Amino acid sequence: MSTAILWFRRDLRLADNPALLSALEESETVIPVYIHPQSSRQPWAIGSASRWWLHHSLKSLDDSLRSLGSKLLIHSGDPLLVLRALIAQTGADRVYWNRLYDPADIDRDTWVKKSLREDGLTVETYNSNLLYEPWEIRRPKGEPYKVFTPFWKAMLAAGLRIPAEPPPTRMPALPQDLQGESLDSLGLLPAIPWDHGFYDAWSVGEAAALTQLDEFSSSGVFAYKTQRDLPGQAGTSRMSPHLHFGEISPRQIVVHLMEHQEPGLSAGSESYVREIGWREFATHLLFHFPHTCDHPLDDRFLRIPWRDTYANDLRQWQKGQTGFPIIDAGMRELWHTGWMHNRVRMIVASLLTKNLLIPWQEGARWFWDTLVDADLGCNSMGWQWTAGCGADAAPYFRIFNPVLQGERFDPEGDYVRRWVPELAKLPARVIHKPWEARASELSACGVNLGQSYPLPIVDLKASRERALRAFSVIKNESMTA
DNA sequence: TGAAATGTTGGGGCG
DNA sequence: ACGCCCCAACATTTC
Repeated sequence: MSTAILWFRRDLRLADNPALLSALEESETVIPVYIHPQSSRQPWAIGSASRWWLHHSLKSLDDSLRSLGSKLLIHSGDPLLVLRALIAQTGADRVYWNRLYDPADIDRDTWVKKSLREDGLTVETYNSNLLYEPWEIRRPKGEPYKVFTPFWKAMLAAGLRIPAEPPPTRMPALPQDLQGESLDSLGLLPAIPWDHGFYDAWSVGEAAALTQLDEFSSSGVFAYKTQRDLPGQAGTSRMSPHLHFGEISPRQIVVHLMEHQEPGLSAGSESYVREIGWREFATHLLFHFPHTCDHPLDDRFLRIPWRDTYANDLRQWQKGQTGFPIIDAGMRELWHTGWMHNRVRMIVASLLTKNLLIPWQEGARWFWDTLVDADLGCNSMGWQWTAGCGADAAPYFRIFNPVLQGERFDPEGDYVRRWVPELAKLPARVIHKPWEARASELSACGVNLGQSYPLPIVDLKASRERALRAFSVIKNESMTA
């Protein structure tokens, strides 16, 4: 009789789960366990919004396992110690998990695998999370990619359609005496209830991920190419947190889209799958350049004279009180739902790093804590892209104007009206620049600038020029990354 | 997956 | 009719 431990981490699903399938194939008894780290002292410990998601995702996984005759054991503590205790208790002779790629995860997993193998156990790990793992896509001479387009071409050449396995139809029962901790005891949910909006915005779990994919692929995806940039429309897939926690795999997504759009993908699907490619690229980058979660990939950017006193401006940005409607709408959407439209992420990031001249790491930290889809690779790449110091980054002089971006991508002001209700009555003509509205117009709309809604915290023209001066220190130097 | 400054062109008003 | 100026509208350059 062989007993396997199946260690769930960020692969919280039953379908297309290779570690789960192997465990079932090779063992009579399978013990699914989730192990929560006891201390949150490590630098990129899971953020508050992600903890909320994790709670509900674990609950959902446990429900699914129970419906198949099993359940999810929950423990907290050092994974190696927990696994060893569980092995001693159950006589398990093998351990399975799906691989992760963040630096701290790699260090931990390497250590756990080595230690368990020295204990005499069989340890097998799998790819559940990516179309291609970071070392599978390489430049001709073996170096990692630093530019998206050739990376993407290499992925296309390797082939995107990779079969996804169906979920098991039954699971062996757990030994009777096996008792874990309760989900609630992990304390993942907030002590103060700031999560009302999260419940309205999201359905968590594997079934919800599949439903969301089904809806998106049968309607939204066809207009994705044009609609995805409009934050006032429901034009995005909203799959990111499901993908991050592994409630669904990129293989499942691609297969699903291809099966429903024979023989070729629609233009919308092409551009959506390309975004899946960006996720793979971000994982590739963080794997090969693990310092880039808090250190610029391009060393020249160490010389940027960031401001050193900015606590107040940072706080206003975080609270959505900058006086720029599209910025404040985005930051409030983030706070209320744990998510922000991608176009708006770029705009708020540009304001923070360029106009406010605040280090991109501050923005990355805030997103890390507040996003339900916070992903170390995607977050680091995104912030470095905006700041200009990353792979395939925006040139340093590319500075978004929040008024023009608002007018271009939220022309009727729908998005601003939804998230900045104190401006809702303003006509579209001025909703992205209330300081230019006539006094009579403002009072007729119930807006009292400086009182009911703040005046802009920076002058766009002057702060743009300051940013250009500050960032010009990287000119005329060779790349040292 | 910018924005602003600068350059060019061409139609229309006007002496 | 002609030259001149003005200035949108568009194109190019620069940051």
